[in-house]
Amino acid sequence: MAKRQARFTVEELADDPRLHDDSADLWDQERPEVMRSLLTSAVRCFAKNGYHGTTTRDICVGVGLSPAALYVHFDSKETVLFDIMLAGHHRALAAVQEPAVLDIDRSDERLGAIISRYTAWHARHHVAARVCQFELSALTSEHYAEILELRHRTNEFFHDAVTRGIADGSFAPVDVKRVTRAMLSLSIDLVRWYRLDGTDSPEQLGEFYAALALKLVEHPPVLHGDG
Amino acid sequence: MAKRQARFTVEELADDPRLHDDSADLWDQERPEVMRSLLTSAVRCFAKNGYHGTTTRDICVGVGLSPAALYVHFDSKETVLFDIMLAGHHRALAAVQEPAVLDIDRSDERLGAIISRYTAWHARHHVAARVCQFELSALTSEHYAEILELRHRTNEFFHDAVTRGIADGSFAPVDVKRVTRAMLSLSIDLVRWYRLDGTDSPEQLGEFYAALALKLVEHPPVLHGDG
DNA sequence: GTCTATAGTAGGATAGAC
DNA sequence: GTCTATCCTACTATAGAC
Repeated sequence: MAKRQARFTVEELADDPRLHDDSADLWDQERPEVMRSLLTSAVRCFAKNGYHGTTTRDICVGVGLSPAALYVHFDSKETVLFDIMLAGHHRALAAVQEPAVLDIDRSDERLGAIISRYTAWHARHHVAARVCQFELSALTSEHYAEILELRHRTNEFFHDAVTRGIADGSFAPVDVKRVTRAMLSLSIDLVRWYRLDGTDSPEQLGEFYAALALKLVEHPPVLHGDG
Repeated sequence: MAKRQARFTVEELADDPRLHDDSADLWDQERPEVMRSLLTSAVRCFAKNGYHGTTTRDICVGVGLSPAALYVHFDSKETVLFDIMLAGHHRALAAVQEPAVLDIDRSDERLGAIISRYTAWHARHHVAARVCQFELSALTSEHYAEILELRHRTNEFFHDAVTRGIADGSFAPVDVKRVTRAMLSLSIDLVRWYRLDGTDSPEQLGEFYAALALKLVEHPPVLHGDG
């Protein structure tokens, strides 16, 4: 009865459309290909069964290597997770701090761009993003602190975009902290259900959520006309 | 290096304010007290380290029992998780299908009540809810199917409430599926960050999110006045 | 840089005393 | 119904051949 119940074959993992995303493009191209495919395999395994529910064997078997192969390229299983976390969080941050976003003057367009990019990133990389969002507690405390720092920097973009819109009168005087959290929740929670083979492309969902987010900060309708 | 890094003492777990919630009130009062305290301990452990990151020893030590004590009350570790999942999902469903909600005629008040109750439930039981939301894949496929059924029934209340408001003209003709998912995301994602010792009580957060949700289905403002 | 083999340990579950 | 002791498997990580 001590047998793990949710064992799986390589094919099952690779065929599951819920585990299809673009995480393979996350890794530094200068790294050896084996290393990158191990990371991609690890992402799928961690997303499906969690860090503790995944064995180093699972990761290796996923790319057709022996159980020992992982330790040629990584110091430990935790290092693999940390590598994934670093890449994912750096890319998510990069998505919202591009010049194309920072150069936008209008507060509503700026917030909309941040939301749509952050959302689209999570959708396009939803498998890796699931690992990044849900496996933080498996990191060593040093690695955890490093990732938290990246998360704070990302969250600040949301917070600042809302604050700025309120200051210039574009947005209603909402509770910035609570509203920001709500917007982040929309963009993040999609990793639980999004599929690339669904009806919305990452960009379409991004646009949709940007529109929703703007409704949250819109000035309330004026009941007796404003014209 | 094979040593688990995130080991913890009983005191650390009990003292962590991020792990304080009202999950102890979830269990059927007719069950023996030991059983209930094992479930409460398991909730804390699963929430902190995940199902696979938790040992049966952790759960027992959390209530001062020997490693073997768990098997007097439960068939297996997975059964413990399933018990938690059943209780949590039943209670969350009960929160939205109370007569006090079903009797509401006005579509906006009805949707608001559903959102605020569902949100407040997740906030008040955020530790148990985290387990219910994030550990589904650790269930056997039979148990998983049973929980999925409860989740569908819950989601239908949201879907119906939005559909109904559109039909009677209370709401704008939004994309029901996408908007419903967004609302569920708001209520569910809070389990990642909510703390009972924060600034919002579960009910306050519920009211706030109900108001946000209604903004998502509001008729767009009429630019040239409607009076 | 990959393999096979294995060391060493942790963890699910059970046996049997009290 | 709780304990101590333990079975046995599975896991991380390493050793050493090719």
